[in-house]
Amino acid sequence: MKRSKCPISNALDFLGDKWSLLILRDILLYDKSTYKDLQQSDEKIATNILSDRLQKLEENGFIECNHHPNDKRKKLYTPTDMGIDTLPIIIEMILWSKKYFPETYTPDEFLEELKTKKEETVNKIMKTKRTVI
Amino acid sequence: MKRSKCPISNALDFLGDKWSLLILRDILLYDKSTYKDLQQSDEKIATNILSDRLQKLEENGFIECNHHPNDKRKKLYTPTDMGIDTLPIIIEMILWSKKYFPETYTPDEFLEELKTKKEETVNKIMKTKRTVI
DNA sequence: ATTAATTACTTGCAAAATGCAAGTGAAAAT
DNA sequence: ATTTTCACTTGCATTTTGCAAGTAATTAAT
Repeated sequence: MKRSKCPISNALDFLGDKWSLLILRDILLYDKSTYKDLQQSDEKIATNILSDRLQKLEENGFIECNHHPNDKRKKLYTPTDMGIDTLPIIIEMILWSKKYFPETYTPDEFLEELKTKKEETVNKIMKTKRTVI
Repeated sequence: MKRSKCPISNALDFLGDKWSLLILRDILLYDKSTYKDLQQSDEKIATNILSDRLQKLEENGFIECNHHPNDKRKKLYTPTDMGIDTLPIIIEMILWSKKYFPETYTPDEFLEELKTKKEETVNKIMKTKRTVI
């Protein structure tokens, strides 16, 4: 349930935890799409938490889940438009962290691109994620 | 402790919960500065949680705490530059929420300003918050 | 064809975080 | 002098998180 009519609290009701945006990061920036890939990020998410968050992200409309065409064991998690549109939030977190915690890592050329032409860079990434029919 | 070198996980280590960014919202967008004011937001934060988050925001360098000049009972919470620079994250949350949950509320003219000239609007707000000596 | 490995989970349990209600001590207002 | 306000703290129940182990279905290897 929504805590208030505030759009910020609304966003936090969905994304205000330590894992949901990291899963979206992996899907949006690292093109991960399977459970196994998502499990292997540096932050070492526990399998039950990953399972729980994938379910919530799906039921809240951030991602979709489909069968893998070549392997019946696998599922493919793909972002919806709503999920793709969380990228600007993620990007601002990168810029904030790099400013105050320069020891955190993101490729130099990506950071430079973000600093000099944020809008264009973010839009370019989002465009490649939108469903191509 | 940091979960990884990733700037996104770093930001979430500090801000990845349901309350920290709401407190910063109140400080940055609604000019709240006392415990009581912060307690009175629509989301009804519990007093122990507010106390805990204020302490963490302070010890992590997002806000500073000073004595109220006219009332010894009161404390004044003010944002640091690092705290002020979380505004772009907050603003992107507003834009995301308003796009997918238009029933959430933010003043029309503010949203319009953000949509047409985001950078300028955000910079203007941040500027007014920086310590004026 | 049989066995081993892989994938996407689930389960059980301990530890930590959250939420609620009530209480506290210092300062200010009446 | 008493009441009210302010900024918390405390105790306790509930919820969430984290860890380790286990499972069913499918695929790969021998």
